[in-house]
Amino acid sequence: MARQGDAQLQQSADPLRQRIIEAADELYYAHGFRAVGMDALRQHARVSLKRLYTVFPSKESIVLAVLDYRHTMWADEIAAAVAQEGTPRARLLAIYDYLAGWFLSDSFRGCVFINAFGELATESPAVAIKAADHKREFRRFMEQLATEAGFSEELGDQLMLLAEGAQTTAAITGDSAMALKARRAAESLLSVAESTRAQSVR
Amino acid sequence: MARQGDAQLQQSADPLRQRIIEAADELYYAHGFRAVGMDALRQHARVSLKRLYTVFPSKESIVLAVLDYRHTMWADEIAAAVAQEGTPRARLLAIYDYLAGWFLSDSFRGCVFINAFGELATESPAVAIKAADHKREFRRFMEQLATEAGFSEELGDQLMLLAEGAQTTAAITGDSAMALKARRAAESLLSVAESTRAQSVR
DNA sequence: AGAGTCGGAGAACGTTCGTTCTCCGTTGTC
DNA sequence: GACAACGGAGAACGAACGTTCTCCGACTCT
Repeated sequence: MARQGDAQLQQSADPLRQRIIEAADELYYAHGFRAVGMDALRQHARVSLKRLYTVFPSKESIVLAVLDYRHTMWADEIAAAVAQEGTPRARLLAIYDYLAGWFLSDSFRGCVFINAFGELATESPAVAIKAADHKREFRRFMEQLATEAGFSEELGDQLMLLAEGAQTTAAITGDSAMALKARRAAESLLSVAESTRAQSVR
Repeated sequence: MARQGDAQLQQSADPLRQRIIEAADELYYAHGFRAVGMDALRQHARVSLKRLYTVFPSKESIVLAVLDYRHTMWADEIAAAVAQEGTPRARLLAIYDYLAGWFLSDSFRGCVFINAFGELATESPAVAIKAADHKREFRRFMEQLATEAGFSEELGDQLMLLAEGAQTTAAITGDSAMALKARRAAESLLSVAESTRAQSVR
């Protein structure tokens, strides 16, 4: 019927669900997960508690939805950053320029998956899994970028480690220049990889 | 008495305080800070709540004491790891072998300062400051190691980023091989630094 | 117009938190 | 042996948590 059809339409796009996720993302990322209660979330998302619990069955499900949201946002944005670079070298270094922009944003407070892992992983296995999946996929992404450019998977791992280190260090010390330092380190690793590749090709 | 003498030998200053700190360290590190209540800490440290509050005025003060404890432990251990290496190159790489051993321990769950920052920094400025101080001191340590070996401070920063990235990645994915990957990346950066140093010297 | 559904505001519930307090047995001292 | 001081176990406190429920006004559909 019409009502059922409306409900299905609403669910597929579901602006309410999205509004809750984005509000939760802001609050959880800014203050930590346990520090933000359902009432603060209700207020920030401008939703009644009743509606909130019709969309999500529990706080943990909201946390997991926020992690999903951040994961796809991150994946899309770094893919876009890489896509607009032409040379293999520039594509491998694009991540550090993306990080540089991120570090400068006011709300930057490190990687939400690292924060969630530290705070919730022991008590919520689902959070631990999502964090591990996210990091594994990023690692896989860098490895593919490396092999597509004719380098070893290992180089991708190394560039991933630099990006991870830059995120935590920039967050805690507030020094956004860490992105540039990681980039220069990556350039050095690339030059080493290029010379060994030249040797092995010959 | 003999018992008192033993206690003093074991712990020069305040064995009760030390016992509380170590119990808190174990629980907070394993489960997160907010997840561990004072009652769980009381139980694990085998101290009554009353005595606990005579030693520390609040939970936050215990958290800060734990961070101090971890900081000096970390500083002492990496200094010892570096000290037993002879060549400048080995001294710069010693950190990654230290990390490899740490990653293999059952209780390893990443850097407690990163975890504390993510969970508590917004609500407790003192925690944010301690985390930043810790990371700054580690950075300074690596920079000094680099300059003592005749390299640039920048190289120390780069090696620091690799160590930080290895910590978080190993914690979340459970892959302790990250220490070795970071080490090999560091070796590449060292070889680049050695060649440019040779150029500049000449 | 009237019956029935929906959702908003927020009270209520049971639990847990950090912190304080009460009771009471054990000490050391004169 | 009397007594003050200490400390252990855990009750008590107010606040805040996640979650559910109550009330009630505003809609929809015939």
